Amino acid sequence: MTTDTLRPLVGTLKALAHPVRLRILALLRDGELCVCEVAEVLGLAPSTVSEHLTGLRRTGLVREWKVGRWVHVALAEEAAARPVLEALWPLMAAAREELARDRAQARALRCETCDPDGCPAPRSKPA
Amino acid sequence: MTTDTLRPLVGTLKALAHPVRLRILALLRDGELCVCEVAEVLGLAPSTVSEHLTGLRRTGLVREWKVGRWVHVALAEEAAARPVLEALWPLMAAAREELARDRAQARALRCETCDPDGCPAPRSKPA
DNA sequence: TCGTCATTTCGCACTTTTCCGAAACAATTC
DNA sequence: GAATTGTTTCGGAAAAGTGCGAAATGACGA
Repeated sequence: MTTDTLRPLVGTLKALAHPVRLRILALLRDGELCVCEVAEVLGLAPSTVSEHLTGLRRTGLVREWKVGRWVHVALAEEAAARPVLEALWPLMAAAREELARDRAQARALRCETCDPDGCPAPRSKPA
Repeated sequence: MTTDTLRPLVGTLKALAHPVRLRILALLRDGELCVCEVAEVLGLAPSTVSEHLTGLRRTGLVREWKVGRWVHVALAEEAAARPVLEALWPLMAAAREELARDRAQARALRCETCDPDGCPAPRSKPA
């Protein structure tokens, strides 16, 4: 009776409709991160972040790949929903301070983990 | 701790993330309708449609005004979230057949209600 | 004034989402 | 092999979303 052809789009919009997931997407604009770094920046349990990332991956908004023990995440350039995401950035202006704080923290983490003890950020591009 | 500045945007995305509300927005692209016409086309209880419209109005995506006994609804041209909505239309391509059916039914209703028995569609533009 | 009709609000049942910690997996290091 | 570490899956609890019919509201018309 209803419009199931709208389901993929609705799925994408649901994936976008959460502050944590928007913060993750904004973080990834600066480049890839590993799951533990995202969890650290957001101050959430790794399992929670993992579940949010699963949602984003299901809609094709991000891609993930393993690097040793770590799972790296990045924005998927070729995502069908990319135009929606692009339309979103300007509307995040009201949150730019908070988002900038997230980004600064991620930047710090990235440097910190260049030493062998942390996530060794090889930043490789997979297929 | 979290990003409450993202709340308005998240609210907009949540408002968009439902097939019924997307169908309503698509319907309104052809022009204003009254609530009972929307309910008729979608085959839903008036109370359900009313609640969906309340959500859309809260985010500023639609505007409503009274015309006699009826409440007319239209897309809000000046909505802050309008760019997101515009980015959405192309992604609704997969549903264009169902949406076209909705629109045809609405068109029929609009004509039918030009006689004094139904909703008398004055189609006036309020402030 | 009373009845009718379009709409909204309310109460309720039901489903989905969200978050966490515990346990299970996976890959590395000792 | 055993311990460690990053990640995911699972179970469950709390919160939010969804849809309806019944009742309340508001406006028109007889």
